[in-house]
Amino acid sequence: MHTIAINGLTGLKYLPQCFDKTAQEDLLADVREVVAAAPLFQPVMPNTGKPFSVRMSNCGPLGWVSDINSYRYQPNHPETGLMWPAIPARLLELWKAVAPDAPEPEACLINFYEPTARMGLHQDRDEAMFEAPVVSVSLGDTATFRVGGTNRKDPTKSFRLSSGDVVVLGGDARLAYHGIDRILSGTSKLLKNGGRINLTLRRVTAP
DNA sequence: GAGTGCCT
DNA sequence: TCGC
Repeated sequence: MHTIAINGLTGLKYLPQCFDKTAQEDLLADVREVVAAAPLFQPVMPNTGKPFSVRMSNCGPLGWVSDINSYRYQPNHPETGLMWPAIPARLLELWKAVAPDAPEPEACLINFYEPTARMGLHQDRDEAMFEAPVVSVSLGDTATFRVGGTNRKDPTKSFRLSSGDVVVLGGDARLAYHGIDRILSGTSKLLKNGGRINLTLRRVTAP
């Protein structure tokens, strides 16, 4: 586990190849099961209705959604109305390993990136408590990840996240701006049709 | 009031 | 929460 040195942050952790090939395949099977029950949907931006380039789903008691009205967490899928499936056990184990002092995660956002998908620089700040970290797992094609500081104008650095890598935004880095500049298509064979899956675990409410 | 989009 |  490395601390990523940027803007003096000490809580930005990078765990390269936290999941080996077999574990990545197991995780992928978990994700497929979740998405079978809670299909990927195309979120849109509040107010403008502009679509995101990623498609999303969730598992856990709460899921992050965005529609014409707002960004928010809710217990059910926006299209099927069903509750989100449970967070797979191996993701809960990851959380216990990297965030032993934090309460259980309530949300696992699944972002699916086509090769052309992007995610602009943003903060994860729709949660009601920031004491718990945000834990992110990459699967599939390598992505160029950009991370800055707590202020939008802070300098940023970019580095690559490949399949099986884990990033933790905790402590002073919990509200660090971050985003995905681009997907490096064809860099992984994990997903038959290419693309990248990002799993983001979060605690949403105070325990 | 828009917003993790914006432009290559 | 804030470049718009």
